[in-house]
Amino acid sequence: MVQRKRVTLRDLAEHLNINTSTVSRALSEKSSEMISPDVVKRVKKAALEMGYKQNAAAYALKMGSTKTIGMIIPDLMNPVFPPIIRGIQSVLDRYGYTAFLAYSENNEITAHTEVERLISRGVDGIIYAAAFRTDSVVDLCKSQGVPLVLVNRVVDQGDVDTVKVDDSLGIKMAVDHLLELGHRKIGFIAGPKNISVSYIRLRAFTQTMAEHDLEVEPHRIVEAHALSEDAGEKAMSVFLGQNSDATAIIASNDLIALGCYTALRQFGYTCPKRLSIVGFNNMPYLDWFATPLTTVSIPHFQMGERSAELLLKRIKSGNLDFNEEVLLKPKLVIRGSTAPVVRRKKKSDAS
Amino acid sequence: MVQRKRVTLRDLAEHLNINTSTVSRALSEKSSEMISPDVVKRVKKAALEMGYKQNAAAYALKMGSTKTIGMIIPDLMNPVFPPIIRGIQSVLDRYGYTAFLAYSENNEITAHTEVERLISRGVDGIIYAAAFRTDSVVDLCKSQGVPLVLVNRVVDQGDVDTVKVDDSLGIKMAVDHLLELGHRKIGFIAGPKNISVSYIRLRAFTQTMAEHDLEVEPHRIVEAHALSEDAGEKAMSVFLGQNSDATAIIASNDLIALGCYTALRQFGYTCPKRLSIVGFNNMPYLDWFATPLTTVSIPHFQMGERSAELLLKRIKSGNLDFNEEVLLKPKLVIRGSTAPVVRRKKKSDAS
DNA sequence: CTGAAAGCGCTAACAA
DNA sequence: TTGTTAGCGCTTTCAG
Repeated sequence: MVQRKRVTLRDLAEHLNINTSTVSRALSEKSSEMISPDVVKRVKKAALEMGYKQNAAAYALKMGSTKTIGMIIPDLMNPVFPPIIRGIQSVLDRYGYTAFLAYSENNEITAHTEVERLISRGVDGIIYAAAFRTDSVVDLCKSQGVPLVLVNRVVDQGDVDTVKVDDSLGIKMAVDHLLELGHRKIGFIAGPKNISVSYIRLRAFTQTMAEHDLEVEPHRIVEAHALSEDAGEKAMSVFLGQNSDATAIIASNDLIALGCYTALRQFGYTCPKRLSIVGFNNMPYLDWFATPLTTVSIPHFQMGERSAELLLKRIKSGNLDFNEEVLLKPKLVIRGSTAPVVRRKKKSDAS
Repeated sequence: MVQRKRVTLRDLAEHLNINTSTVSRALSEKSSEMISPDVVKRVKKAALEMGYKQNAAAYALKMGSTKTIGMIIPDLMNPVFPPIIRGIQSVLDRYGYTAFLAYSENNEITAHTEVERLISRGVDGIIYAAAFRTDSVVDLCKSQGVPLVLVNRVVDQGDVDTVKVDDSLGIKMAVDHLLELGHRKIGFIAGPKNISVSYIRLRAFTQTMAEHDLEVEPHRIVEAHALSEDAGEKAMSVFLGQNSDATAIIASNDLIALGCYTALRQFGYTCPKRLSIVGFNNMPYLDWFATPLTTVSIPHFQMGERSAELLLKRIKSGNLDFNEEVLLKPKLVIRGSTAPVVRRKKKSDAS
């Protein structure tokens, strides 16, 4: 039963005593109509029986299209990416495309290398969810003529197809929520500023505060060295050391917010009693948490879908001189980590 | 700057006025030594300058190896799979292999179809983390001569390379833990019995109980229709309806355990006060939960690594008539969802 | 409606 | 050490 060699078109042709080109045409949706129905039926039957599977490498070599695309994300462990990936694949599947998955590990060099590997694999396009504010990957794809779509990260260069959420709006909703709860002394735990979302969210924070005539003093803003739990914890420790009077903070993403929880506990504070926290992303399972995190929810799955649609459209058109921007709306999810500010009369709850 | 056509070996050869085969050899690690060092240097320089990237399709067609493998998992949303995938890729990367990711959605037909697609893509092997107890994918791979490794699921057929954890040991540790806490009336929320882990874990449960002379009555065992939160909730509702006196349950996996939390709350009960719960898998973020789940931890990342190593070994050897079984050890992680049994004197805590 | 033949880009056996 | 050539499996133009 073990057949080490795969069945080819020629095997089928010889078996049926017809030409390989006839077999090819009979099996192809778009050219089977130029073959007599009878032959088509016989070919399809034989193909099934003999277990014929098209050789993708040969097809790719001949046609110049592999029907594959590459996805690059920072890190699969960050729970926001699985739904994005599924969104991408759900539309890819409908068009017979398959995706390679690669990781930037939040490192531009790594990302560049991975993109080169993907190009060598002959991907028809790339979805890049890990771009830095200035990113050599953009130029690389341009110079190689490979369609590129950015997801949830933008690039200073401009001229790139992009699918993103309105981060500024998300932050505005978070700030407004805290203001309504009576908070005025609000801090921000930012992400690395070479990452576009970090930069944009921080800028939106200061802008929104300014619109409410609330000046943000520099010590109210601390930059974490990564968009991770660990980095969030370190940054929040610094923040608490110099902001004993703050009553709320916004974190650049959920993982940083979790780090803030940890730092808060180390200082003997509780959330939301002593300090309210808002995250960004709405990662899974937050509802189960001891302190369920209030956060800005973004449509992960839909982002994936839209980016795949955009990429396929670009691949089909072959026109790379044009670019498009898809903007999705975020939503505030209010949970237990935010509460009305309490006017502390005596010594507070710092037990 | 936009070069729609990629640079080929021939472009390089013509540019340097030498033969394509010379260029090929100069660029290949294993045959560059039969070319004069001077030429090698010139070729490499030109390749870099002109942005040459090997055409993977042509290589695959010529060599009969795509240097890709396929991974099939039930569902990316289940948080146990990301670390397994990363483990697989960490070893694949070292050998220049790339992976396709596909989903069975816990459906054997879907799995079969996806495997066919992967084979058509020419994958050199397949890692299958979604097998059912009897599974046509195994025969498919055998008949097509495609190396296959099973991860965390086994198959009744036998004769397949497998990487798994000692589920029976894990369940035994869970039972022992509950017994030590004084529980005797212990229930089990099983997964679908056509999935091997569900079957094995349930069997291990009844066996371990029997070894302690504790007979398990049938109504103490309820089968969820899937290894999911939702299915767990439904099953637990049934269980609670017919087991008002049980003091502890073991769930077939963490997601089912979460569903049990929900059902428990709907019945007005609390965990662990009224009922202790143990899960299986140790998914991420459990420490943050309002009721942190006691669970059996399995080495996800390592499972991925081992399965990739096994698959590459099998690909290299070309010998499919031999099979191996890697068995990994689980570990019990005790958290807040389990507590000593309390002798209820009056009306309990059913508030 | 079907066949013959070329060629996608690469590697390797064979020649020189 | 380098060149010549064939061919991997497929699609498609050009003939018939």
